[in-house]
Amino acid sequence: MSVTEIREHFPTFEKELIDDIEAKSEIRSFTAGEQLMRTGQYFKSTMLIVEGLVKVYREDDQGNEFFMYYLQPGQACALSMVCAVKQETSQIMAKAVKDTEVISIPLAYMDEWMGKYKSWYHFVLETYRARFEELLVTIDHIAFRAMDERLEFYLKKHVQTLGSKIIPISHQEIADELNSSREVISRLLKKMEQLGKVKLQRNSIEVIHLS
Amino acid sequence: MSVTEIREHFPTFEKELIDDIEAKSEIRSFTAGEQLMRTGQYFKSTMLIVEGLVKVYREDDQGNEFFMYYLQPGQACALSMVCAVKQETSQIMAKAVKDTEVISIPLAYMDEWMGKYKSWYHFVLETYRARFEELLVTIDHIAFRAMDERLEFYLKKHVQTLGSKIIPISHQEIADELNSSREVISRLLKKMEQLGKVKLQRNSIEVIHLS
DNA sequence: GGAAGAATGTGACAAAAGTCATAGACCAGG
DNA sequence: CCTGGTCTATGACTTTTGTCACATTCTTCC
Repeated sequence: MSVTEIREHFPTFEKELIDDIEAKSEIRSFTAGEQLMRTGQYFKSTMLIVEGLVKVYREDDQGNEFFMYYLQPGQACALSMVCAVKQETSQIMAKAVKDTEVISIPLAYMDEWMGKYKSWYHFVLETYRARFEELLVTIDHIAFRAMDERLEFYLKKHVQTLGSKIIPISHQEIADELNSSREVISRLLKKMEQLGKVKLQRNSIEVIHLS
Repeated sequence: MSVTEIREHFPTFEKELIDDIEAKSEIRSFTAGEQLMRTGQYFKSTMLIVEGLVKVYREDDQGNEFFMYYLQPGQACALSMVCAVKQETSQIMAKAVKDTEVISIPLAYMDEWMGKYKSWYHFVLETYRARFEELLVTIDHIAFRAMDERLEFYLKKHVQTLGSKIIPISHQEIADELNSSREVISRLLKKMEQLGKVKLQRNSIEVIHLS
């Protein structure tokens, strides 16, 4: 991990912090599809995303998984931070969508740097704020919106994050992530296709225009 | 606000921090029913609950409100912290259920103390962690559970928090907070009464036994 | 006590979402 | 090129939830 690479994705970090990160953290790589963390796992470190793309899910006791948000380079998992500090287990699951590289920072430094580097302190708080807000938006959608709206929002978010109008995903996967059923998603997608909003292919959805 | 009173509700705080709080913060009182914060409001301070009880809601653009969690003495509003630091507005609403007293800490100190007092730093992180977890539980319920389970959970939480088996609330209010409709809540409650789980009175529900 | 207003009960119906069954389309490996 | 597996399409049906209409009961206040 080069200094330039860290600086590129975390531009607010001060020089000394970047040096510290370079000296004391460890790089970990995950291939697409691999899990970064599992439900019930203990954290001994916090992870900053440098390369790739990570999907974060909430899992319930029956094994249902529910998509919460993406993590991109320059971001960090709030839960890994908070659980790390408190030495508690998580109830979330994170999965690499693309091949992913993370900076793994041991708990001890994460703590120490909070007092030492203002930029680190602000980064951590901003991470909480951003994830917190994302959870609130998620709650808005499942509490206040019907499935058709939620589906559109889901597609919009994916287009935005993937940077491509074509989302490579099956109806079943969407149904799982929205905690619905495949038939419902298929029907809604078909309706959207008739309205010219999407074009459906096998294992992928091309988004034409969303409201 | 006396030193003893602060220490009682925030036992982890070190002596110097309590002195600092006493010297630099301000006490604010709210009567039952009053709003502590509104959607769109800017924060210039963060609030620690000393006395009373506060309900925190999420509001959407159409004015629907959705109950998220309670705040009790010894707790703080994570959003007020995070928004305070970033000088952003909130999308949440907080309402005093009982007459409530809060310690209002100006933004500047909140920041300064993070580096200065380990106990403050841990308190802030723990606040985030706790609220974050509560949001996750909330998401679990609206994503994975049907209305009957959600209603039971809602009642259970209220009994727990109020410390009383009798919840003084109307069916309409519950419906609003769960984003449902009165008839649905009435029907489910009636069913629960037939099962001997609750006893219904006008404007109050006595919880007998929940699974 | 009577009237107005709030809270609750209830039946009928509509809409949304989930389930079931079945069939066709597409793809990869032999 | 055929075969088994995955993905998608679709109609029929059930369940859950939301909506509407209206009745009833309780409370407060004059």
